[in-house]
Amino acid sequence: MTFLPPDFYLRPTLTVARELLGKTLVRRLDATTLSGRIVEVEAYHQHGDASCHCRNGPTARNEVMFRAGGHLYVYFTYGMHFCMNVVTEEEGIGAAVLIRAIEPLEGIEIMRQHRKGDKPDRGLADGPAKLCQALAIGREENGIFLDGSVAGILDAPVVPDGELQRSSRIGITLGRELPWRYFIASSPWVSRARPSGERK
DNA sequence: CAGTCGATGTACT
DNA sequence: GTACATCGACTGG
Repeated sequence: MTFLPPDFYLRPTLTVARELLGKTLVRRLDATTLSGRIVEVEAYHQHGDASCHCRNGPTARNEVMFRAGGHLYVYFTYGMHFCMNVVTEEEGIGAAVLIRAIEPLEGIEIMRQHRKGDKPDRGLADGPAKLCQALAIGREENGIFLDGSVAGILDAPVVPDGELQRSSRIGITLGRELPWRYFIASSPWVSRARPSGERK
């Protein structure tokens, strides 16, 4: 198995976000492997992005985002949820791509157990906190490098432009004018078609 | 279907 | 104190 090399992540954040669509996110847990196809992402950047955790410079929480591309930034929010991001660009730049939804591929029954309940497959990982729950990603995984030992991403052909859609990012107030959410238009596995309140 | 709202911990003002 | 890159349960149409 060949995981994406560091060079993949050491590029402009929007490029990495765009190219992460269609790739396979892999999570190794003991003897089992969980995986899914990335169908929805959002970019965040220290500069020019009022909603980025790094907008005011380094802090204890966002330190991982300033590391070199290829690390995993996991943060805790709303008192109960984790979200995972792929760090991008060179060390010293605070930028990352939030993984918002995957299409479950391997280990679906394990994901269902992690999600506690008898959820339909579509509800297993169609949201940033749901996907972390399904893949058992939490505090422990913050700061790991995506070399495949704990988690990693496998290459896959780039999704053609015609299958892509962009929108403003979900659940933020500042920076909602930036069209930094990318998703696969026809995929039934995305969290939603468009941000709520946004019209067709 | 869409919209509203409470849960619940923590980083930061 | 307040806001929060969310979710699930609930309401009304």
